[in-house]
Amino acid sequence: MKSDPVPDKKEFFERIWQIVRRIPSGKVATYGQLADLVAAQGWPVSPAYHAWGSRWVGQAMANCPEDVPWQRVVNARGEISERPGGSHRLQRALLEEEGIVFDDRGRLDLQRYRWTGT
DNA sequence: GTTGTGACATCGC
DNA sequence: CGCGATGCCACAA
Repeated sequence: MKSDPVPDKKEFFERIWQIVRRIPSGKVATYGQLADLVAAQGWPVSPAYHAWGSRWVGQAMANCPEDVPWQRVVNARGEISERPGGSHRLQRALLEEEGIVFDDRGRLDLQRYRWTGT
C-alpha cells in the first residue's frame, strides 16, 4: 500500500480540463475557484492545497490540450497572467470575441463575468 | 534513496 | 491600488 494523495497527476489535469470545458462562453473563472471546484467534486487534497491549489491549476493549464478553453481561466484579480510563450495576448483576443471587455490595463470585471460554477 | 529548486497564484497590509 | 511574503507538490539530478 502506498500513499496516494492523488490517483494520478495526469488525471488531476484532466479533471481541471473537464471543468474548464463547462465554462460557458462569455464567462471566466479563477484559478482558486477551479481548485475549489475540483475539491468540491470529491478530490482528495491536503488542507494546505487550498493555498497552493491555484498554482497547480495553472500547471494544468500550461499542459492543457487545445480542446480546453484555457482562455477563460484568469487569476483572482480578473487579469490575465503573463505566461511564457506570449499566449496571454491571444487569450485577451479570444475573450473579447466572446463579448468580454477589458480595461486599459488588461483587466475584466470579475463580478460581471465570473462563472458561478453552474 | 535523498536533497534542492521551481511554479501562469493567493492573501494581507 | 500596489507590493511583499507565504509554503504545497512534483520533478530533476
